[in-house]
Amino acid sequence: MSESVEIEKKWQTRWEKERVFEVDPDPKKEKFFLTVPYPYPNGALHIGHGRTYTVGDLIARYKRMNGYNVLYPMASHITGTPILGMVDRVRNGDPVAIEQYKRDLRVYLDTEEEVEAKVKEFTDPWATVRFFAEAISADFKALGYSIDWRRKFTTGDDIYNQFITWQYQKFMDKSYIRKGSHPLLYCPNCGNPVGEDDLLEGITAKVKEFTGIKYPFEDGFLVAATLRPETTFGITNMWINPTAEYVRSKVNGEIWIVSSAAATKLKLQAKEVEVLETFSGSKIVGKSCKTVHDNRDIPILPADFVDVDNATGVVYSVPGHAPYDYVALRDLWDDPTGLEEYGISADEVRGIEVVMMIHIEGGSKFLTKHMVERLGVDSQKDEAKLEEATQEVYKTEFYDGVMMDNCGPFSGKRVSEVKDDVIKWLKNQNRGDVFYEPDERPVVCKCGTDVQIAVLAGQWFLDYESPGWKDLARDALNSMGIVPENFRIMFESTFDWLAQRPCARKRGIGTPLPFDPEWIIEALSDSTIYMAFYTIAHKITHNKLKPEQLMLSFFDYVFLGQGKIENVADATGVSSDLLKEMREEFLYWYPNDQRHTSPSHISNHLSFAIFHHTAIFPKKHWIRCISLNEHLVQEGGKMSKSKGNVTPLGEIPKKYGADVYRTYVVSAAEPGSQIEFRESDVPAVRNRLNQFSNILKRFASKTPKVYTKKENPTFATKWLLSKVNSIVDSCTHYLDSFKPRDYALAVMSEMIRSANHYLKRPEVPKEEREGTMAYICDIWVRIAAPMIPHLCEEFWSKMKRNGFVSFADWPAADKKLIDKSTELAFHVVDSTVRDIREIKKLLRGKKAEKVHIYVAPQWTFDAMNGIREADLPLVVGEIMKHLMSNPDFRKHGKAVKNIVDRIAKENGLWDHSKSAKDEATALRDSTRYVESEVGMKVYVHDSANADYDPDNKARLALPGRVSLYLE
RNA sequence: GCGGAGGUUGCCAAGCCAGGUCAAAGGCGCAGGGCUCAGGUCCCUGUCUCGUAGGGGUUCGCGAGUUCGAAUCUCGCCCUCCGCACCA
Repeated sequence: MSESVEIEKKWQTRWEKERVFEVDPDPKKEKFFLTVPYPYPNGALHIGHGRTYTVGDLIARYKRMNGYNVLYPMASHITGTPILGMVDRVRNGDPVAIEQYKRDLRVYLDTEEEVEAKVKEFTDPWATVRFFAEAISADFKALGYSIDWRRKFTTGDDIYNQFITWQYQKFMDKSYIRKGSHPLLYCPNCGNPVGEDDLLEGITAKVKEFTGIKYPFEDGFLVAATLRPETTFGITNMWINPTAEYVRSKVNGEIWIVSSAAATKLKLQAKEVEVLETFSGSKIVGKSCKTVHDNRDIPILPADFVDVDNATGVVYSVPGHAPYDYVALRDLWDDPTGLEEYGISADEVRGIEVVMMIHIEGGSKFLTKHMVERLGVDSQKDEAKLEEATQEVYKTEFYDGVMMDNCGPFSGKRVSEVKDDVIKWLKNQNRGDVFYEPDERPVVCKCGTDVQIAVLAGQWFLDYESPGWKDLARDALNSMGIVPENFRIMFESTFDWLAQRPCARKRGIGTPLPFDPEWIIEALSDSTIYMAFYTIAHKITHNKLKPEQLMLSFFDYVFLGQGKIENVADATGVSSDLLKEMREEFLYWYPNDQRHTSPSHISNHLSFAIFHHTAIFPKKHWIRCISLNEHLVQEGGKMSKSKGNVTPLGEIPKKYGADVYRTYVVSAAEPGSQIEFRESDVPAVRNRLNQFSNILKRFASKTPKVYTKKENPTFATKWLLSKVNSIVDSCTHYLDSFKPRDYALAVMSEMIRSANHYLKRPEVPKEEREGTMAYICDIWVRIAAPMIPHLCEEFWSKMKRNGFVSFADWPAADKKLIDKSTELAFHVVDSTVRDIREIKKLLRGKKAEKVHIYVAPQWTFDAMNGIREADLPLVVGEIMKHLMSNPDFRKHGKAVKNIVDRIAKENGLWDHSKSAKDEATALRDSTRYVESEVGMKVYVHDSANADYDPDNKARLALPGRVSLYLE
């Protein structure tokens, strides 16, 4: 272990000292610009974060070995509230926050005193950011990432703010950014919008939109809120909770009657509300109001199930289609006592007729009643069953239902299609409004207050529905690579629903909106085109350009080539030479050839990045390709920093080794699936690396030699040369098509298995073995380098090769050495050993000492090849006819039938080597090997003229399938 | 609800898009053997099931269908996971 840590340190130091990954434009070399989203340095990164960066590094290294000038930069994202939030908590002495930071600090600091001292500094957000940005960069170096660190920055830097200012000014110029209002979760006590990290309970809560329907009542409206406005056509009565508190209030100039709680909420939802009178629900029970669609009088009935804390506390009743309403009405029919006190007679209630307004083709006539009875709902108190019935009814009616004739303009339409139209129709006649509620309860702010929905006026948002923008973005998407390709559809659907997106908040770190500086551009909106900033960030910092020099015209020139260089130089005070240099550097690196991250970013960050690129840059500078891999989680369920059940990224090199972790992460699963990091699997990975090392230690220093036909090498050598070159081909193919896992398996598992097998072959002469193995080591160390760069650098230098393996040429497969027939013949040896073992097992007690192997005659190979070439359909008769038409085969009569029967049974041809000679040579060459494997003496015969065949087995042999006789 | 992904042999995980060579890669676990004073690491072999000759049977969420042939294609059903916006 310690040896590998030493090796890793050694090479990391050399890479850094010789600045090998610090890259500048090189017109002689083709560039490759790869980015992975910058991390958020509000604490130590954990083991899960490493996957994406590791895969990114694998790509960077592979491209580099393919001759590209590769730029792989990194920075820090500090926009938003999380860091400020943590800092506040530390400042307030919150023990949980302090302990969390201390845990992170212990990863990097040796003594408890240092930890204590450092955590005290964390009352300053910048101290926190500086520390963890450094820590993360050290973590990344310790994992061997080939990053150009000169270009680092944070999103809170003045120079970055200037860049974002420019970006948003561009949006403003294009009218992509606008002001409006938007509902969001809000804490009335704190007076702030709340996000996930502000919540004590209900962190998954979202805004749910109800339709408020205004039913005329006295001098105003009873405002009922519903999720199914289309059911207003089935209304029979109104429900009011007689014991709850209601108000009569002036809302935007109209008289509304809603629950007292609802009135408070309406105020938050940007309505002008003046409460005129507060009263108990019983006061209006027994009165009547009017329906919207046919202006009928309907009674207001008492209902205990009405929850005044939900929505408006006024519920309209649709017993035909809502189980709650049906059951409540049924309860009154069964037991009308108590109604008199509201002046309602039993007859009046019994006279209410259920109105059916949704028809389900081929379904129950009265689904609600049916469901209520099927589930055995006893009364309106039976909430669980009512909820289930409601869900079921809603689902069925929504999808299969058709509006009946009594639904005015919507008659005959599908329920699933009319909802929005009904809302419009209601609004048009001033009978509709919106009312927001969280979609779950409780939602509690960290201050202990119940969270409400507020509609804040003056919210800035990016309007992704601005004319033409989506078309541009779709154009970009269509011309862009998405790997794995199956994620493309997620982009498409995101583009479809993307509409207005708030892009600024009132608090947090970040860039103020240039035209409304009270607002800070939020974290997902200031991280969309910053890949461009990497191309010049180091020039800005090294030349100590001041933020105020980075005015709009500066970026216009550098990124867009706009303006006259002299004018820009005059205005900014940046020399023309430097401006030109930066412009050229930008033009050299841009566009971003590949952006690699996780699929969870598709619906936000990645889509925004695509949109924003199309808004700012010409087509040639749009992102070329997006690649994705799923998350890594640590065993034992979800990782959570607060639970402390995670391994910090910084501990990994010490605990497991960088190369081990890299191999694990690349090989555990393909990019599309999530991986679980299991401690118990680590030894297996380490073992594979050890085997790789051991083999290289043995042979890397020998002199490589390729044994060609002339030297008449053994079959095993020919096979290995072919196999290894095939593997090189596969590795290239796998990495080109973004299949890192297959690459990892080929370069580690398959190579090791092949090498081990070869080394087990006793017939290979020592000299031949060493020369061949040395040749293989030279290739192996290079194809393994992107995944395990440290180990490979070490061997590369031991092999006395020039320079770093990180910059060595990726090997090209030597096609001359690839011989599929030899590889197939090898399979025969392999399966023969397997078959002998199986038969041996079946012999039970009986001991066999000799095994006779019969290779099929040449004509059977000819026959198989003939069928293959003729490309016949798989019909016995056809194949038979084809073979029998050839006199060479006809003379074997019955044996031909055997082959054909076999083909029929196997449903086709199978792979085998070209000729009987190949197969026999492979077996004869492998005699000693087979003998040592099965512990029997081996005799290879040609079945055409077998001199020894006591059991008449020879005739059963087929190409690729020898026949055996054990005695 | 909308949108997406997925259910493979004890576990993890390939295969599915381009149907046959798939009882289905690889890893873990387990079993036997080797190595070792012993244990671990390590190496080899095996690991659905039946079988005294390399073969047969039954499997890839469930049920139908297409096809000479389906883990792979179509339809229906059941189940799991993820995103749904102001949150980095």
